[in-house]
Amino acid sequence: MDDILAVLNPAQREAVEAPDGHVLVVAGPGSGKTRVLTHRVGYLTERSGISPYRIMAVTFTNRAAREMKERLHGLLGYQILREITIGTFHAICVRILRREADHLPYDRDFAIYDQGDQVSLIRQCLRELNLDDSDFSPRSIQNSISRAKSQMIGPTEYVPARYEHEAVARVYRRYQRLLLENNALDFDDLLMVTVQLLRGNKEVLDKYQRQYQHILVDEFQDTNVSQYAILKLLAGGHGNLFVVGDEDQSIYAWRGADFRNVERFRGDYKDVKVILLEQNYRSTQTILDAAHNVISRNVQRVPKKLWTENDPGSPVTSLEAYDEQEEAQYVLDEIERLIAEDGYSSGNLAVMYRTNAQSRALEEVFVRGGVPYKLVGATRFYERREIKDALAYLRVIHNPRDGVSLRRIINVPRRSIGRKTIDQLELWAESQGVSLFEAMQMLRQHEDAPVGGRGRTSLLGFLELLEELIAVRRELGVLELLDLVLDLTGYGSYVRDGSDEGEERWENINELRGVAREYSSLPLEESLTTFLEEVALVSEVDNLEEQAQAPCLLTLHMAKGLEFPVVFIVGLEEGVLPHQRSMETPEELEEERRLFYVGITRAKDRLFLLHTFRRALFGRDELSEPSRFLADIPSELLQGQELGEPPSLPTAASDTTRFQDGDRVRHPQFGKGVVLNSKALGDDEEVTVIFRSVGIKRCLVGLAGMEKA
DNA sequence: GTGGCCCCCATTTTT
DNA sequence: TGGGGGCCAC
Repeated sequence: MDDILAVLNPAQREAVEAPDGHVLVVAGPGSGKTRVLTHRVGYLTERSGISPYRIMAVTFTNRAAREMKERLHGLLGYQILREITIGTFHAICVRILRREADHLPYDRDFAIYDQGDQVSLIRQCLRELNLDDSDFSPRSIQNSISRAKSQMIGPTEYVPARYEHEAVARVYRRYQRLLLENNALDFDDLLMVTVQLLRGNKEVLDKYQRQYQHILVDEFQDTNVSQYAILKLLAGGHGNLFVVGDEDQSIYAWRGADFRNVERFRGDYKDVKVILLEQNYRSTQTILDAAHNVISRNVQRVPKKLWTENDPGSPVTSLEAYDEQEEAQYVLDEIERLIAEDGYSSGNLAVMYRTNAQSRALEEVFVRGGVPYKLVGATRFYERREIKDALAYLRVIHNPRDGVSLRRIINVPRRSIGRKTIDQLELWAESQGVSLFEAMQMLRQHEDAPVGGRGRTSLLGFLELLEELIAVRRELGVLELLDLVLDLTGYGSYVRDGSDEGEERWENINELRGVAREYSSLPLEESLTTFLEEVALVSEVDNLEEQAQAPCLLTLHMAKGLEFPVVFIVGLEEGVLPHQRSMETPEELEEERRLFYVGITRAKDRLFLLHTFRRALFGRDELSEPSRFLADIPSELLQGQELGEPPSLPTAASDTTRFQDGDRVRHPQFGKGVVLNSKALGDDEEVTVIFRSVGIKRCLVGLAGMEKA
């Protein structure tokens, strides 16, 4: 144990050895917070003699949970992992909810609805309420409901803030009822219902309070109201709540995360011990200085400053490219140079951007250059159609009341159950107050049901198939069950239709089979439940191998928690970062700034910041202005220039004009611009120029005194 | 019931 | 500029 403590710096050690009670560790990027968390567990078990069974460690991502398990394994051995509870909020809540299902209106096999499922269900609500989904976007209703739930505002408490939210209130009530009928919980329910359970059942609460004597929380700034409520409830008895977080890295406010929880935490308990981890082990001093200058402009933060014993390192490179193609080309050239000359391996490099759409230009250039890359999280595996379909079959088998999944596959592959038949069945099910599946079963006895002749036969055939699969679900492992589904339902051959696309989709199914295989060692009873649960709660970054052997392309959001020796951040322009839609309020702007800060602090030794002169946006060419955040970095930390000549464009270049399409110019009044067009006019020359300051202008070269820039 | 066309839209997405 | 979803026509 002394060895374990010896590797810590004084602040880390103070955190690890903090006495019982409420502890807030403010941990800047690269300050070793995972180390503090794992060593704290070691300290509690080895030094204080706490049983690992009494410890809960909560993270936000499965990746963080896995990393923590690996580190604990290395530090304390395998045995501890069998007893300690480590997982995401959602995973831990699911476990509690399944175990306590008797206290809930849901049964143990409940489904977990992701955002796509939620939107489907909301569409259904809108239909049933005769609301037009063109007036009310299902997506935005989903968002409103999600927000309400993350603050534990239930359907009956929901008060529409504005007139437009009137519909949300009506949908919310129905939506929540339908979830119950479907025996399903959405992501937000996993938290909200857990709060309700713990609040409503003294014995249940006591049980978990007694079990979990020590609760440790990672990324505390990302908790929302209901997550914080869960923590307060669970720690209510003993008060041993150890949270680690950094307000400066809060980038999920738009999803309900509320970093003011950090302040609340300090206010809610009198005994909070606050420890600052300011020594950074990741980046060069130059990178940290740049980061500091950016983040310190934020008003809503507790002042702190990272320092490091690392070398000052190279200056940050900042430059302007002509457009996004040139920007991408620069990145690629530089990447090749870094590999060839500076000894970096391709997996050391990352390119980050604000929006996924920005990956396109990069990808095109990489593909053209024949350079492999890893695009993180663009089309997510579990959102692929074939994967959702295959899973929908398994979900219906697992929980036949899951109407969203049933509807998804009822006619996939085609089995002559058309729109009309489904509508009839849906209406009838509703009038009988039963689920779709039950309605199908009732069709057998009810000759008079208002469900069409041919459709009826098809439905009964499909029902038999499902019942057959349900009957064997506890006798087969997930893989066998999946294979049986693919075979009996014809979905396998439906996907493999001979086309290339079909082959690709089959490959994806095969990948899913590979995942299913991993669950084969579990007892058959739990195999399907566990599989569906984990598959519902994974994300894309979870599968990002630590060292991919190719440069990573990823959004700034996805970069959180990662680090790379070399980082490129592209598109540092007003409207892109900060994003156009996040410039309205100071709060949004501060979050954009934090996002930039997160990006900067991912870099270990080299950082490149790029912006363009003009950028194609939605097919339109727009002049871009350098991001205001760039101006926050003192010039002595920067090196760089505008890139050389703009790419020569394949236009009819005339020798009679001095200026040509694509030339950069400087106008005494309008400043910098790029020539769009030029033609001789008398003994002068008329040029059309797009200026950064004023947009497109036509002027005479001689008269204006324009110069090549 | 299905396929094709047209129109609309366009951040970020730990679970 | 490109993709996805809804509607209309066969």
